[in-house]
Amino acid sequence: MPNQLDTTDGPAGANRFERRRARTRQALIAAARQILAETGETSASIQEIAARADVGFGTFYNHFETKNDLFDAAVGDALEEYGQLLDSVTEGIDDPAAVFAARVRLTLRLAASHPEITQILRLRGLPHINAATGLGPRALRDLEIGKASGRFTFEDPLVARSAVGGALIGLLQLNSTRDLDAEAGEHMAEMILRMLGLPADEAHGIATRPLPDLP
Amino acid sequence: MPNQLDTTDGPAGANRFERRRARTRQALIAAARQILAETGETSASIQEIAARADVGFGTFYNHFETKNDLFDAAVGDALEEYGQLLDSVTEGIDDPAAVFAARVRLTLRLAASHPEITQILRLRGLPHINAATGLGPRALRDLEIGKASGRFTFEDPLVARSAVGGALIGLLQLNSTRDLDAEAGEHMAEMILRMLGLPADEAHGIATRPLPDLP
DNA sequence: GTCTGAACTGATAGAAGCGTCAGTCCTGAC
DNA sequence: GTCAGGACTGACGCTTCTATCAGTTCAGAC
Repeated sequence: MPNQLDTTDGPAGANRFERRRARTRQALIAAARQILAETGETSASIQEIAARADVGFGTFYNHFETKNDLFDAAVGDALEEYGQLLDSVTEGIDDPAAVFAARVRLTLRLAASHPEITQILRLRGLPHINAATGLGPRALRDLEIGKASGRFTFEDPLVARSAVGGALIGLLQLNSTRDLDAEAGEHMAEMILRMLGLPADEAHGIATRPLPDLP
Repeated sequence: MPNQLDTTDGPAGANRFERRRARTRQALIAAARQILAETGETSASIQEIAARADVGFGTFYNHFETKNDLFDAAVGDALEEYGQLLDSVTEGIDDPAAVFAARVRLTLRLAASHPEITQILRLRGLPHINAATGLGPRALRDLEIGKASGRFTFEDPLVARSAVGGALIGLLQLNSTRDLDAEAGEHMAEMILRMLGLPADEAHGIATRPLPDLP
């Protein structure tokens, strides 16, 4: 009788055991995300993390082997949410150049509406730009599309991706140290479009288009 | 008699007491730089750091209050060395666009010749781009010169600086995960020049010029 | 209602790091 | 040669964290 105990009575599949387990795991991840965003460090004790997740200390070891495992999962969780958020807002845009411009500007707006995700992106995002999961594939896909359509001009898509991603995170870094004026996102988007090969006037036009709202 | 004990008999000023003290401090910083470059972490114990610096455990507290103080000093030390290195190699170049291109390409070469500095720049450089000491002022100065001479076109020099710096560190991040071909530095330099407002053909020409050698 | 097994819990023992401090070494003054 | 003061040293007491594990709670089967 090990299997087939799904008397699924909830929306998110699986039985109540599994849902409780998933909830506990998510509570630990949420606590780790908070701590990461607040302190930028992973030095909090497991006791403290468990307490913040409102979970017993020993429970931690039911879900993760080490503290690093948890923080890795937390970063992945936050960046996946970030990627899906941007995807959903920009899915109606066809022009790859406009997609990039919108993503840059929206990321800067995210700093106000989703400070936790923004902090994690700023502090831990860089190594994930080139990763095979999460943000990496999305950015690469959009660059390839733009190049294939002749809109972008660059030699190596991997180099282009690290340049775009690094520039974006650099802007977040700047934004965390001083208040940027409202047009900073547009300026950055314009520079990134120029970097990808668009003529200056065209880059300016696209970077200043009206922007869809975040949910 | 607290002062005036300089019977300076060495090259680097000060008396032997002070030179010994400086040597010990530098040994601690060098150990911290090594550890940072090797592990990317600051979690090594003070015992371990002192052992690697070949000084007694208690000596640590003669020079630094906390482990973080030491690592901060170590990062500053490495990035200052990086800045001076690039300055010395590019000091003969007049065109600010050529200076930027050379710095980008040299930074990538530094990954082979100075792996320790490169690692620290990659792992800890981002927050220093906007700092008031070290790398920050140099980059800002060069951007302002380029803009004043009409060679660069951008709205906000701070935004431009974070974009350039972030892109460069993004490239280092990429370089740490896979072997880049020899032209990657040129491609990145070309993109950065375009980002700063140079026409595409001109950017290409400058980014492929012969490069001065590192010492 | 009773039983089964999985998840949760927190007390505890063992390990490890930190900061101190009393003592030693070294440099320069006289 | 002797002395003073600063730098260096590492053993020690204290604190903190970790990982385990025996017991408890809870959901679902019958």
